[in-house]
Amino acid sequence: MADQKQKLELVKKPTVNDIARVAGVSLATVDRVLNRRPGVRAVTVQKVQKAIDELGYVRDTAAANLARNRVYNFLFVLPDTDNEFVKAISNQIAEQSRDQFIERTRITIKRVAPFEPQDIVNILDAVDSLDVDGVAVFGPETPSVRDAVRRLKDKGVPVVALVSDLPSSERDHFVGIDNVSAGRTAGQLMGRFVHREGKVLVLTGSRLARDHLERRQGFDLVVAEEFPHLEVVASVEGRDDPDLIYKMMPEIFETYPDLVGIYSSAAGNAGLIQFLSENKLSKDLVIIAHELTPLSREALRLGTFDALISQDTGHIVRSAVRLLRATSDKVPFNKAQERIRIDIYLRENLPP
Amino acid sequence: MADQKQKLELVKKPTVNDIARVAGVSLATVDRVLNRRPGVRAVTVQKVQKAIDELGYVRDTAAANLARNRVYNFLFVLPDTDNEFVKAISNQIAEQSRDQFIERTRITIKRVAPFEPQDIVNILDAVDSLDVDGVAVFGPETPSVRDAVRRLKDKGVPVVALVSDLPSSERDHFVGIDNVSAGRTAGQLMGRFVHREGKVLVLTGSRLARDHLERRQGFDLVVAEEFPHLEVVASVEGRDDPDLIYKMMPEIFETYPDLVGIYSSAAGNAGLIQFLSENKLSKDLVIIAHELTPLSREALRLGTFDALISQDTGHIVRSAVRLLRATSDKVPFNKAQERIRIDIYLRENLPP
DNA sequence: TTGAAAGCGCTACCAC
DNA sequence: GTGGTAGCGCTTTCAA
Repeated sequence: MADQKQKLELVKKPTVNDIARVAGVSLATVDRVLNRRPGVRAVTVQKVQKAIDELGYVRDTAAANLARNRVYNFLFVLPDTDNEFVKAISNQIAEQSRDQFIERTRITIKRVAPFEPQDIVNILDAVDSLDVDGVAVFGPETPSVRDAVRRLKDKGVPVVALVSDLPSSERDHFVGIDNVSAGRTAGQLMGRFVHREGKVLVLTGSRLARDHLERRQGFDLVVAEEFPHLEVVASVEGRDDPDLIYKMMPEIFETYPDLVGIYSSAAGNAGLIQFLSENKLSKDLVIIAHELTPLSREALRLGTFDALISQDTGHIVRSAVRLLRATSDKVPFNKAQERIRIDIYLRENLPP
Repeated sequence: MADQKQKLELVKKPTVNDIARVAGVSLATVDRVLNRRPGVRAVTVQKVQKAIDELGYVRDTAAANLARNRVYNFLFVLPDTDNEFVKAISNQIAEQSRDQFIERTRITIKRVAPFEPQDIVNILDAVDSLDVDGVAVFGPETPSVRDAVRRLKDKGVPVVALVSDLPSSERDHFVGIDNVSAGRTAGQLMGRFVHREGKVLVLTGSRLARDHLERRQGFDLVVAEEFPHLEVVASVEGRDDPDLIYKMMPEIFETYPDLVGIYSSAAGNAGLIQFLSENKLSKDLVIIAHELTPLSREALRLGTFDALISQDTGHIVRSAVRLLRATSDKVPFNKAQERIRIDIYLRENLPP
């Protein structure tokens, strides 16, 4: 025990004072070098840098943030829909705002009309880089949005894409799942769960939403490659609208009376669930949907849904905040921790 | 923008100085009240408490830790096996040690002979509450271990159970999955994936390991309830030993030539994989195993395994550290964030 | 039972 | 170019 204690105490990390002492300069100079501020002779920089390296110095961010009284102001831009998934995301933001507040982080949410790129553009363009330290955007990848993100980045504001990627915009990070893989996963489950031969329907959201397109693509690939007993029919666009979906269902079942599976790849599950609850359909009809929400959870529990592909909204929001903070501070982050998993839920592994 | 900025600045959290001013006492007294230290008159405590409540004060832990120069010393007790899962856990600990070091947390690992409760007991009893601020234990739930954990707790040392729960020991938290549900999940997948009638084998680890027992139990329940086409035969104890498992396999297939599924519920997958690679077996044989590791990942990719039930080792270790820290500081934690999910992996949703 | 003051690691302002 | 010093929010002697 004694030696353990000693060992633990020996392991003390060097501070700015240690650097100053070793390099034979003042604290102020050390600080200038650490923060790459101008006004230090190259020779001095060398000396200090040498001390830093020798001592293996790592900055204590907590102390630094305390000293500068740093506060992170982040802005989240979300579609103004009442769908459960978006609601879950905004609930998470609201909830975590409280905790983040203690950690010097202030979060503001702005809502935009769904599928209205111009709204997003207006908000992004109005961001003042002086009072916003980072922006998280959940929106479609249109050319105008892409350009607005670029302009934001040019102003020096870190940007992350939420849920649906904006790869062409040079956003700093994408926080969400790989949607092609998510679609593939749904395809694999569908192929495994459906034992009969027949047709499978894909219910999608919007052609504008990159995530929806990618899911469809992944799903089709796997079913075509691996499950010849299934035929994926032309997909139906539900615009994430429960009422619309509810109204479309009867016609769909008229057109395809031999449907053996439905992949609900977007939002609007409420309409699907309502239709199913009102119509006696084959018990063998396999339904795979997206996102764990109160409604889908209940459908899974009752056996209306057979599986859910999901992404943890709590994780997404925490990850977005951590990434914005890391980008803003120009410090590294833990890649594994920030990877959003493609969750599969069956009735058996639902969280309590 | 101006008003936004103003709003943001108005939202300044109160500090100890504010409390002192409002309560009309000194900083030292505020601190005494905040930390429930003795030597303050009841009236004064009231005054200070009133100010705290009025202002809605929340302590800045970072500043507090800085002032106290607090360092958390945590001990992880792990079985000394070379199985991939345990290796993944210790790799995670090693990796995160570096990051945690910066955050004033020092982690020590102690290894004990696997399935040797006495080893664990010795280590736990040797813990000095003066230089250890928390212990995470990955071990079997025997009476002796339970009692040792109790003694540790009596010494005031926070304890969390890792991976396999120790519910009877009054450990502060359990960090791991619900293993009954994990078994149920495996059962559901097995029932869905196997289309033929036949026998299913459960490969288990040790009778001492609570997690293994629970998985078996959950698996049996679901198969019995929902999948009459399957019969679960007496389970085989592989002691997490790849060689032993490898040697047992031929006899198993002699006894049950009509096996349609194997649920490998414990460690030692290497032996199973080796056997399968050397023997041409029915392509339809469904195999579900536990834990995503390099080996199981490859088996899944090749189609040797059909699904994996897993738990994120990175998350487990981070969670253990956060919980030990929260327990040690007697502060609340985010329950949702600490829930370890039962991950299901198919070939399609493997992380890159 | 209370308070003044120093200091944790770091930053920022003002002098020189 | 460089250094001294005050101060971020909190804790901890030491005195009174």
